[in-house]
Amino acid sequence: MKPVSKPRQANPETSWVDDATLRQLMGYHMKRAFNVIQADLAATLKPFDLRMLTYTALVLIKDNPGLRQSQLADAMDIERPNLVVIIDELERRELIVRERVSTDRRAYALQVTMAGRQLCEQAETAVLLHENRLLENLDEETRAVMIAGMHLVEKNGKKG
Amino acid sequence: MKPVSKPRQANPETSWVDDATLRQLMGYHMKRAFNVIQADLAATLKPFDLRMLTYTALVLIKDNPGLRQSQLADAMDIERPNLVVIIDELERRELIVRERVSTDRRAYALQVTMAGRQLCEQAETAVLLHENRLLENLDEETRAVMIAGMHLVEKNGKKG
DNA sequence: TATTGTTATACTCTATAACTATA
DNA sequence: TATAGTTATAGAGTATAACAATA
Repeated sequence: MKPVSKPRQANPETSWVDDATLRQLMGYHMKRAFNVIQADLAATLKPFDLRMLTYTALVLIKDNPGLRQSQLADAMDIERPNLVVIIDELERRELIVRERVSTDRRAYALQVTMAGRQLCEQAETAVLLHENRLLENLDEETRAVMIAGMHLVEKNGKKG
Repeated sequence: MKPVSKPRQANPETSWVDDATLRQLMGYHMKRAFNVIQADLAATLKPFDLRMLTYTALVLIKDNPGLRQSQLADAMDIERPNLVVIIDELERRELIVRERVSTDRRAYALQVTMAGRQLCEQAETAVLLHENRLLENLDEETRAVMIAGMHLVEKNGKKG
């Protein structure tokens, strides 16, 4: 919890908010950190007219040519209906294309276009700078511990 | 990235999605872990008819009698307008009361009611169980490293 | 019958501008 | 003029049910 200044007329000794109950909770800290990351990433991606979700989808399509929408939704951990508008937007901007799969005409194979690849690579560079700035004083081992911990949390949550 | 099974007709050797580009990003892992925590906490709080935000507000009011709405919004890292509906809901359910401050008639001093305190304490017990379950195989040191790291991220994001 | 992508819908969270009443 | 709380509003993320086309 960040110390919060009380109104000027209040006692200076009590110029903070007691969050002892919440401070124990990983989710409390993670929410605050994630909000910061989310806001900073949004600002980073704004020049490319991308958001976290459209960026994530674009990267995964670029790195996995021919990916199906259902696979992508699964990988991004979102529901299929929510992916549709994301894919719509990327296709409308001609950053990706939907190609019908001849062997399964229900599915689409997703591919980046040349423009999509270029934009994606430019955005990737900006995102790495954003990441390095936010993690500036975290050494590699700390980052690794955090990531491993988050994987465990994810696993614990999904087995229950 | 969780391995994702490709369509049954696909090559089993390629039954996963390559996320090498995203795997480097703390925000990517944090989003996934936080989504799990958020969903699990929502389920935990559902019997009490609370959400993460209403629970957080209730706890902070209980632990800080007389708190002002502006202080609470600041502590919760949300905008004042967004707090209003949260306070409205808690007040309508008679879990808290708004009391006018005699020395500053613009402000409200927030207080929990008896019912609010009882519900809050019951919810706290459930939340601790939820937390222990999600962090089951994370030792104390790992938790501390993660929390310290998230604080640094929060600080880095807010100084820029 | 089951699956892929889709539409429609609803709820939540977040963010900003502008208002009121007090200070 | 500044601040506390409020209203209105808009954008974004998430979740579910139900549908058409295809397997």
